[in-house]
Amino acid sequence: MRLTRAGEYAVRCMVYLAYKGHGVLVSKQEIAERTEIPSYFLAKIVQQLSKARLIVITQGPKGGYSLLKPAAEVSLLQIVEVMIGEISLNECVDRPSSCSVSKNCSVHKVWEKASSQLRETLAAVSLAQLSENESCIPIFPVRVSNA
Amino acid sequence: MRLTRAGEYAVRCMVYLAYKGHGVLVSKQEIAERTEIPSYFLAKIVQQLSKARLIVITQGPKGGYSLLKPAAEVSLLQIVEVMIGEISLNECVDRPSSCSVSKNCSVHKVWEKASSQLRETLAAVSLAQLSENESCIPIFPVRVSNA
DNA sequence: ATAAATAAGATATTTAATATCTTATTTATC
DNA sequence: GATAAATAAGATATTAAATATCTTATTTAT
Ligand code: SF4
Ligand code: SF4
Repeated sequence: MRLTRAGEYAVRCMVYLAYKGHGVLVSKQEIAERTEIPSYFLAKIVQQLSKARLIVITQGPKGGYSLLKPAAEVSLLQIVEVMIGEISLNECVDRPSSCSVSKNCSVHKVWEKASSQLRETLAAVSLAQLSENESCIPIFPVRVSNA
Repeated sequence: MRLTRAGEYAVRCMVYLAYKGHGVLVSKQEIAERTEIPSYFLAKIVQQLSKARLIVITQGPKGGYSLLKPAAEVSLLQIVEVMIGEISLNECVDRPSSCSVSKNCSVHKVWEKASSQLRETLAAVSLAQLSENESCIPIFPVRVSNA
């Protein structure tokens, strides 16, 4: 009952892009280093973010990634659900047919309520909010080179 | 970001015991059949519930399981957390040291809030509530024998 | 003493998540 | 147009967790 690494990484990547500014092109290498995401894994993640129309990918030299929409219009929920699908805290919430008693189950109702409550909480947070306070964004210290 | 089967089964088992009544001894077979839990898996689950002092196990012929505490004093959260540990929706919530920026991370705060909100929601539901309405408890129809 | 029940530990099996590799494509620059 | 620098996309390992099952031991009513 925990966010996957892929979900966590997607959020970091988006917050970093928002921090760099709307429409600003940032290279994969820079993102991978500053947010501590394995470079190859980041490549997989941005493909999904791109398909979901949250970012734009530019190929070729000087290529990289940038936000497609203003950060105020993207919620934390959207980012997370691109990576892990619609949040449901029990299988019967998104697939009621998976359990034959779901129509009359008191526990089912609790998981439904808890799931929507969680989704609302995440939907209420925008990417803009997450990146507006310079001192409080998930960007990692630059590594000192060993050279 | 979803409850495990073990967690789901533990809840079913506890609700069934509450439905049968406080202190009433119920056999493993009966529970496994009526709540559709694989019998061997149920054995593993009750061991944990017993260690957590939520149920009492009686060995020998006529053995089985029964609630240790009144159903009103057991919350859904307790049952779930016996099986999956304390709920935290991101690794950095229960292990802040796992991420070097957790002290100043806006995203971290959201996951902390969401996690405690979820825990509160589940803590507010008692086993008694879940089993009080006869028509609305997760007990599966008896299977018709093929004999 | 017997047999019916669960206990406890070990072992498969399955699934999902994570990470990496390889080949292909795009595009700025010369 | 050729080259090289970047990402795209699909394939493949690797790892870890969850799920399920098996085996042997223990308990206890009869
Ligand atoms: S018993 Fe209730 S809570 Fe459990 S899976 Fe079925 S509908 Fe969902
Ligand atoms: S970047 Fe923030 S949200 Fe992500 S793991 Fe670190 S502290 Fe948690």
